[in-house]
Amino acid sequence: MTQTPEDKFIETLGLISQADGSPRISGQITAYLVLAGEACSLTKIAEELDVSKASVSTNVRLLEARGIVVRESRKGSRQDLWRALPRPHQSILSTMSDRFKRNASQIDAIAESFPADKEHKRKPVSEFADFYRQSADFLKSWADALAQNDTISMRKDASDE
Amino acid sequence: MTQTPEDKFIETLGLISQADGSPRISGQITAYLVLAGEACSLTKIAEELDVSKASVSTNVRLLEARGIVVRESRKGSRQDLWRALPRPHQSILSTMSDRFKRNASQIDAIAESFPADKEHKRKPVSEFADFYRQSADFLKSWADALAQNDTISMRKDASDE
DNA sequence: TCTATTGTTCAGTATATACTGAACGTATTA
DNA sequence: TAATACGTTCAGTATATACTGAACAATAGA
Repeated sequence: MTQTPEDKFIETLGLISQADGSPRISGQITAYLVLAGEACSLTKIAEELDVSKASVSTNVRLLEARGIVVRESRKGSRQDLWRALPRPHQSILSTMSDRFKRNASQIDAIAESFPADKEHKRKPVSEFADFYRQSADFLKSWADALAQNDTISMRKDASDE
Repeated sequence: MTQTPEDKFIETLGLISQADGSPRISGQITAYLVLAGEACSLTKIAEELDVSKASVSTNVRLLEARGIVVRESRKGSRQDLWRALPRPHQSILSTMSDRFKRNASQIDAIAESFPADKEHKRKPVSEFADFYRQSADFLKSWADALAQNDTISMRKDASDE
């Protein structure tokens, strides 16, 4: 049996996720939920992807923290249901932006710790921090711009009906 | 003996590099060369960082491929010397941009493989690809903008003399 | 209360890969 | 031709961490 496009998408996002330094499963879950188009239970996700419930549990919460999926509860059911956000991508940028900001703060602190007579060493360190801070801001503004576009296109979608 | 600011910078860039999914040593080498402010031999780098020549050899070539350091040869010497580029940061963005572009192509190919009657599945996949492509372009333009700034400030530096 | 179902935690393993040491090829000098 | 110095390659290891299985707590229904 050859791979369906769905399988291929799940596999690919898993590999991309891994290359980004995140667990492979987190990418697979994202792909699965995006394709599903509806909220799914932890058990179902685990079965469909053929991984342990434990992994799904930890990774789905990781994705929640990153704003890629949301937890839903359905009346009359004790189950947690998980749904991919409409445009999960921009959280990737936000995550990156946050990491850059942390880097900037750390490096800034180091730059300040250089003694006054080592200005020539402090300067390049300081420039490194500046780069991370500026890039963080840049990524943030790009993420916000995407969010704006989504809002507009969603309004358009609604008015299409 | 407490850590000098230099040591701290080297350690921190190493950890950041690791968090980015790159070898820790590559970040340490970058930090060392940035602080050194001059071209250094492979042997010296290995001794100063207390790691094997083998690791320095592989990682310094990785950094070269990413445009973070350059190899220099000095007349009368057979040694390779390695120097951090003036503004090594923007290559980080270029690397990211390239990766995003690869992701976009891969996902696009998958989107096209969906049969016509699964348009509702194909669409979100396609949107994923679009996101990666647009973000790649955005990162590229930001990297170019930084390069532009650097050129200007370097001209200014030169005229300051 | 007992049973069944759900999500989380945690200790242990499996795995990917960063890193090393040693061997090698090449070039330079004597 | 030795002998030394340099960079690279590669097989093997060390290590970080993703992932699992099992035990657990909490909730709901019988």
